[in-house]
Amino acid sequence: MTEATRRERLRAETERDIRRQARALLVARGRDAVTLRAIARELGITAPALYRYYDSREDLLHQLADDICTDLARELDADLARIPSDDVTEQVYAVCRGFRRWALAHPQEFALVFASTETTLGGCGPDDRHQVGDQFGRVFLEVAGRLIAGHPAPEPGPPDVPESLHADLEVFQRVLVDTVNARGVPADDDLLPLSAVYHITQSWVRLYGHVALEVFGRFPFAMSNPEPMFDSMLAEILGEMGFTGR
Amino acid sequence: MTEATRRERLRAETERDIRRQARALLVARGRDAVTLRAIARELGITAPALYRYYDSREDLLHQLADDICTDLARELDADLARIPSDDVTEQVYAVCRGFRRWALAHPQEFALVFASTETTLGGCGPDDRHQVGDQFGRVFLEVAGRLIAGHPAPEPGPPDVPESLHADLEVFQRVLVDTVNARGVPADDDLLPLSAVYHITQSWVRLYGHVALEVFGRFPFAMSNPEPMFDSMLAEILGEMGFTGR
DNA sequence: AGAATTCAGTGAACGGTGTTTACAGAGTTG
DNA sequence: CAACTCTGTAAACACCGTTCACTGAATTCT
Repeated sequence: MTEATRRERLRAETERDIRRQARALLVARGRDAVTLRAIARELGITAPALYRYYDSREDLLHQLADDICTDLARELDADLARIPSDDVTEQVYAVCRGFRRWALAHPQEFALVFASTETTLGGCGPDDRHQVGDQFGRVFLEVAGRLIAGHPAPEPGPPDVPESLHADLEVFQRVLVDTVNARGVPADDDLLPLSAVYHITQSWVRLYGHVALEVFGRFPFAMSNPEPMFDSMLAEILGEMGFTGR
Repeated sequence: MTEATRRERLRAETERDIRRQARALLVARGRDAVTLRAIARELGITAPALYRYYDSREDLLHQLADDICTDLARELDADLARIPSDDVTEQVYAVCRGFRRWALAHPQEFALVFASTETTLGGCGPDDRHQVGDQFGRVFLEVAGRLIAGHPAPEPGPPDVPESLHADLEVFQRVLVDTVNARGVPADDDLLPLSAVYHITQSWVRLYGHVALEVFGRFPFAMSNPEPMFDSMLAEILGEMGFTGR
């Protein structure tokens, strides 16, 4: 029945085990603790065996980052599924809060994926479903773009888009529109004007900024509970986009 | 003449050399390349000798982060000194742009200081001048607070400060006011109301968010030149605070 | 001045790391 | 059943942080 040969099954299983152990080490003791020898030890094999699966430790960490992205996307999608599909505002809230919750619960993973100097972070998310390419941030932005495109948002002008960004933003606009279309929701450039694309990017800046500052403890003062500030920021972001308060 | 004994002079000199080499390694090949043995090798001594200066590699990296903070603060102050002292808007621009420029020119240092999961990052900046304590972000926020306090800013209400943040914000307000006073500019709580403190924090979120995303290449699309977006964001932040465009 | 003490630096050692190499042996394929 | 593919091994190399007993110069004490 199973097309896979015995060897292929074993290999796939070992590969899953490797990544599971690597993940466990990352969570428990940070990036530096993700050691080939530690992983091998835990799996009852020897370190050089891992080279049958990954080119190097760096490669393994790279793959690990991809796994993490996929899991994060899955988690956010699950959050999304619990919201009535007509309540756009609540959907945005859910995704943003989900991102913050995930980051705070998984600081090491967050640091690896979202605050690493390694430039080589490849495409994120399940590459087969939507192969857009190379940069990240899309887990969140995809969802945001989809939601916004499905909403007849009145654009409240002011933050003029710098002309020198038009070209770049148009590329991103196309990516967003295509992504939304691929999900079945018809949309075109008119539904997602450049100013909206620009605003989405600015929202990502603020969302990421808050979450990263919280994860790394780099807010300028201690907050007994940063959540109200986060929620207030979300309300402001949504308000600027023409969504009324929850 | 010199009060210092010969041994003290040599020690201070070696300590400077150690930090200089550590810094060079960090810049050239990243945090992982800052190894005790590499530093020692470069200095013509042996690795255990470094334990006469630092408790551990972790401790050395910690001190290194402090050095970096000091340098960054010095650099921003230098930028500031070139701006006419009555042009507040331009001063804010200078500090924010200076921070971005520094981060892009020193990505490894930025990552070590501003995106590290190590919770133990102690007070930053020269601790003797202002010993506020434990968290960071102040290099920028100090300057921002000082500038804003010296400016009769009309507060444009809207972003209501969540009540649950009042207590925390008041602590930060006190720190900011004290810092400003310590610089000779008289100020009190009225000149820096809670809403302004809140807005400063939100500005830090956006400034940090943009810079970190750029340094780590985590914007959702490639920008041929991200600077216009940064400038546009600064203009918006300043506009919200009642400053007219440059 | 000479003895006592402090202390920066050494060399050897321990256990850890990534990575390469030659080699075994099971799984698969002709 | 032979030929081949591929996962795993053991040994080795060059690193790493850290500890320890030690030397010898700089300093301090008497």
